[in-house]
Amino acid sequence: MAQPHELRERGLRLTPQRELVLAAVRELDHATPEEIAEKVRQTHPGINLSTVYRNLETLENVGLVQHNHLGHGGASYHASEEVAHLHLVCGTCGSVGDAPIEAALNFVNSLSEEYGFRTDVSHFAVYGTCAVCSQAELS
Amino acid sequence: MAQPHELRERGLRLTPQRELVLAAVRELDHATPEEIAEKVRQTHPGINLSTVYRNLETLENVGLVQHNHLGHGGASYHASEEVAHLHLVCGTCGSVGDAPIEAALNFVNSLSEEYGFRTDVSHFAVYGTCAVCSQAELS
DNA sequence: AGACCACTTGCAAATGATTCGCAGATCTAC
DNA sequence: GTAGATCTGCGAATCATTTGCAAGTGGTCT
Ligand SMILES: [Mn+2]
Ligand SMILES: [Mn+2]
Ligand SMILES: [Zn+2]
Ligand SMILES: [Zn+2]
Repeated sequence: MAQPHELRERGLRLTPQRELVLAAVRELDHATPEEIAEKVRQTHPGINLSTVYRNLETLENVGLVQHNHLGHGGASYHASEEVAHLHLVCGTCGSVGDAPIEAALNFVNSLSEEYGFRTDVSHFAVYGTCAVCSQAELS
Repeated sequence: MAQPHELRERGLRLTPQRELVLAAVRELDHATPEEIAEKVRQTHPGINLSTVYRNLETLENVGLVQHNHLGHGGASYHASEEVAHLHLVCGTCGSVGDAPIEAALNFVNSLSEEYGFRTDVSHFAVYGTCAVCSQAELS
């Protein structure tokens, strides 16, 4: 009768913490575990950071969220339903620009054809130097 | 008169530790700081891990070595003179395959043209699923 | 060769991020 | 409602990397 909750129908228990973490990931867009915890605590101060970590892992296991790497370490999380896009990270100024995944389509296809490798282009950022910093380099 | 040592000519002091770290990076090919320390200690047991970290940073600052990211965290180091290549990391089995940077040439060029972004394709690994694991998925 | 001093090193402690152990709380299925 | 599996908070552990500091060393200038 009752429509199954999206967490329950994936075999997960429905706890307030879990729902809050998922909601925070959806609102924030590629946020770190720390940022997600902070967001959740704005309305529910008691939630422990390790609970956030554990739930991120759980949610990732059932495919509701995914992580990627935008900087030199750590991971950021985003909702799976979010439209995938490339992250252009500038090693000089640290800016993070977006680009459509289509920009990598040929690249992905050629890796697939030549190596049988199925690429997830948005798991790691695309690293380099942004237009602004490239300009500035011509000092 | 004396031919300047490669470290000295970059304004660095020539210490045994520094030379050893550089030599280890050259021999190992994308190794972690820990692996580099281990290598160095095979012949010089006294060398401290923090000395390795500090020298890797120093060597990177003068352009003799570079780091990249092959896994979900941490960094690996390689010598700058090494031929750049792509790393195809499989998220399923963890294998790391190589591919020539040329495979990314069109991709890099299009990011340059459309966004003015100069891409360093080998800083982050290319993440995805290798041919073997892709096969296996058709269970 | 000797002296000076800035740069390096080893060591121990600090840090920051993530994980773990466990006892008590809470979900769900019955 | 009860029972058992799962989850949470909390503190401690772990792991990677960084830092402070006192002692050691390399390069330069007599
Ligand atoms: Mn990096
Ligand atoms: Mn990852
Ligand atoms: Zn920039
Ligand atoms: Zn694989």
